[in-house]
Amino acid sequence: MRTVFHLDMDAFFVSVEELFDPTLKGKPVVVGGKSTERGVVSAASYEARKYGIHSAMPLRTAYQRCPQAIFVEGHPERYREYSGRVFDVLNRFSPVVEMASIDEAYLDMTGTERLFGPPLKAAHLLHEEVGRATNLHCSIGIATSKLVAKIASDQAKRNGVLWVLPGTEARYLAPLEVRKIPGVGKVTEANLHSIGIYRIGDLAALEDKVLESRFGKWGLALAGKSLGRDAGGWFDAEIGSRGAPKSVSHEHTFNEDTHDQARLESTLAHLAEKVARRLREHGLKARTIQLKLRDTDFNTITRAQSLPVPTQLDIALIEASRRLFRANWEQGRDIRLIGIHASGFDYEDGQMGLIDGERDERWRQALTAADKLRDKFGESAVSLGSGMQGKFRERVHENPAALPGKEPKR
DNA sequence: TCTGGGGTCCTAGGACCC
DNA sequence: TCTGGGGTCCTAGGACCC
Repeated sequence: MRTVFHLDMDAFFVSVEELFDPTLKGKPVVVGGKSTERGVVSAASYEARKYGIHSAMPLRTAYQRCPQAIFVEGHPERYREYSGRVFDVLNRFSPVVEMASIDEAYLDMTGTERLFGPPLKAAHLLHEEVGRATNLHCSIGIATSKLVAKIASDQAKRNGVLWVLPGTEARYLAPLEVRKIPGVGKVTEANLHSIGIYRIGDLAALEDKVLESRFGKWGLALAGKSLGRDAGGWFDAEIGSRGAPKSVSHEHTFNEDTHDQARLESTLAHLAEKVARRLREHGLKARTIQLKLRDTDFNTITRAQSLPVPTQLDIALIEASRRLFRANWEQGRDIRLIGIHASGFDYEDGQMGLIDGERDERWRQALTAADKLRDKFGESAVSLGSGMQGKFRERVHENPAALPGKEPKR
């Protein structure tokens, strides 16, 4: 029987901002950008959530809901640094760790009782150590699968731990709304509602065949999930088995739509350079280059082209994306968003033609050197203050009647 | 509600090959 | 010369996650 922990930082971006500016504490804070800009909320403080503000909401809407909220751009470097600190702590608790995103992680804690004691004790220690290393709060879900651990950490918010005892998974899940299942979003939820399925228990009671005929492969996975099993897609994979990236992309939304060709093409070139740089950092070469265009009406198209030879060079990406752009944009057409996406990766050392290969190799070396120079900028030392407040709450699921409150979900 | 940016996975049709 | 079937690659789009 596996013991899986899912650890999720509480209001991560906002909490990091508060460390650097303690005057933000206790106030409605919105991370994501200026209240007048195009963009959406990345994170909202619990005070801001009281006004109905939540992540993914347009910034302008958030402003309407709470004009006195403090809007901040956010500091991705700081979030990465704190994420790294969390990761370092987790590594001391288990060799099998996976950061699933910047603010959440899975740990396989199977067989760690001798070192850290039973799950709840270990969770307390972990919570304490994360707090010591970051001055931030987190919530922890404990279960026999990644799926249930994730749902449990959500229910444990905030600053809490919830252990779903082995054998009680289906009972624990049954009363929850289907939307709580990771992977069930707006569309799938509406689909399920339309056939009278509202709670995970309703799903579990259904024949696999019914789900499969209606939702295909995904329906079968859903059936498994409703019982608490890591079924389908990403959940099937072992913790810590995530490999190299499968795609690299950059896109930009203009604050006002534009049909200025020079501006569109220079933006695209800039995005292409950023993509090329990331490819070199990862030691990857991309075969397929994809352009993305979104117009005023939010109509979005993607147009791809596969190159004869995989590349990681600025010039090749710029030229390919410009070709795609010119072939798919009519003069005068207003553009809201432009983006470039690279995929179909080959690893470096590839098989290049000799002449081209030598020239490209010199290019590659020059660009890698430039990347290193750029890396030297932007790193700033930091100090932090403030202690931890709030009491760590702890719950064990054994009685399905004692279900916790819910957290706004995006 | 006027809707970011960076990803993953899935579906589906057509080309092409054996 | 009324029409197979599987495999793989390419392309486009969409749902979903944080």
